[in-house]
Amino acid sequence: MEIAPNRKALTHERILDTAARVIRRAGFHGVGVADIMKEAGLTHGGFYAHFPSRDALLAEALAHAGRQSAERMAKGNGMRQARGASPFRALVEGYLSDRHLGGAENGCAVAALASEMPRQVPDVRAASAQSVRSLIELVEKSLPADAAGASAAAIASQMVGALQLARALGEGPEGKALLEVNRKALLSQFDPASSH
Amino acid sequence: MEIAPNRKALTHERILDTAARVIRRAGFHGVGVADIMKEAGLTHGGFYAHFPSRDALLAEALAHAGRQSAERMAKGNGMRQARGASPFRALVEGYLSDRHLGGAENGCAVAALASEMPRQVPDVRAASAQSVRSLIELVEKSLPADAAGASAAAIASQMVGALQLARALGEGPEGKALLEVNRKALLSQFDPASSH
DNA sequence: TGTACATCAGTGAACGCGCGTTCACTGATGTAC
DNA sequence: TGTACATCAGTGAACGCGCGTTCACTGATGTAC
Repeated sequence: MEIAPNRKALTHERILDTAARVIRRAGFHGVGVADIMKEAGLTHGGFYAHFPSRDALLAEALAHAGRQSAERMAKGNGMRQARGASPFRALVEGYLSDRHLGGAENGCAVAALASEMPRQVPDVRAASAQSVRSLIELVEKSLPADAAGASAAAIASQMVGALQLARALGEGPEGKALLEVNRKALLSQFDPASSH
Repeated sequence: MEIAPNRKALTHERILDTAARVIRRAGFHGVGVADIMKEAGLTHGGFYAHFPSRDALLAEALAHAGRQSAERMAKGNGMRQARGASPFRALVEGYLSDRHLGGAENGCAVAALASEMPRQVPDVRAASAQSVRSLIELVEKSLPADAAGASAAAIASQMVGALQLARALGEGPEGKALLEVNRKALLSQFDPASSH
C-alpha cells in the first residue's frame, strides 16, 4: 500500500502473496522456488532479485500469511457479529467451520504448519513463534468479559488442535464431527449466554 | 515377537523402529531413505528388500510409532497413578510435560506430525487417521467417571494443539508456560477432585 | 562330522530427476539533452 | 517532441548436489548327502 509502488515492489508483493498461499497448501517442505514463481506467473531465475534465499522467503511469507488470514478472519467475524453472534462465538464458528477445514490454503497458517515449525531455520522459527502469539492475542480480544478464568492460550491450543485433527481425519463426516464437538465444548464452556 | 524371528525380520523391525523415531524428529519430508538406513546401521541399497517404497515405510513407521508411544505413555501413566494421580491427571501431566515438549522423537506421533498428515499419499493418510483415532480412544479411557459432558475428541484436540503451540514457541519459559496453562485448564475442568 | 552347493540378506556403485542457486543476457522502462 | 543512452526487472540455460530407486555382486548362513 505504498503511494507509488514501482513495478518491482508489485512483483515482490505478488511473489509473497503466492508463497503465503502455497506454503499453507503444501507445507514448508512441499514447495519449491520454481513452483512459487510459476504460480506467480514468473520464471524461477528472477527469484534471487527479490529474496536472498528460499528460507528468507518462507519467513516473510509466513508473516504475510498471518496478516492475510487475520484480515480474512476479521471480515468473517464482522459478518457473523452483524448477524448477532458474540465476538467469541463468531471466532469459534469461523475458525472451526467446515470451510476452514477444507480451505487450508487461505486459512490459519499456524493450523496449516504447526508441526513443521520447530524444524525450520531460526528466521522461520522466529516468524512461527510470532504467528502463534498473534493467534493467542486474537483469541484474547474476542473473549467474553464474563469468561472467568478463561485462558486465551488454552483456547487457542484447542482450536488449532481441533482443526488439525479434523484435517487428519479427512474432510468427510468424521472430520466435521470432530469440529462440531469442539465448537460445542468451547461455546458451552466460555460463552453459554451467546445467541446463535 | 515371533517365536523364532529370523535375521531378516529382526532387521526389518530395526528399520521400522529407527524410522518411527526419525520421522517424529524430522518430519515426513525431513528424512531420506539413506538417513534412516544409516541410523539403523545399514546401507541404503538394502532398503527395497524390506519395503516396496519410501511411502510404504512411512505408513508402517507411523503405525509403529503409535504403538511405541502408547506403550511409553502407559508406562509413565502407571508410574503417576502409583503415586496417587487419577488416570486422567496422569495422562494430562504426562502428555503436557516439559519432557514431552522436548522429546518429540519418542513422543506422540500425532503431535509431531499432525499438520503434515493431510498432504501425504493415501496409505500414509490412512495410517495418520488411525493414529488420531487411537489417541482419542486413549483419552476416552482415562476420563473420570464424573466428567459429565466431557468429549474425548475435544480434550485430545486441546492436548495436541497445546504441545504443538508450545513447541512452536520453543522449549524455554514461553513454551513451558503455555503447557502449564493447558494442564490447569484441563484438570480444573474435567478432574477437579483429583489429588496432586 | 565334513564337504559342496544353494539361498539370500546386505553392499555399494550407478541411474535419472528435481531442487536451490548462479549468471550472462534480453528487452522494456525511464532519463538526458 | 524526438532521439540516444543507461538502468534494471525478468528470462532461461546451466551448475552442483542429494534424493528415491535399481541392480550386479559379495559373503555369510543353512541344507543335502
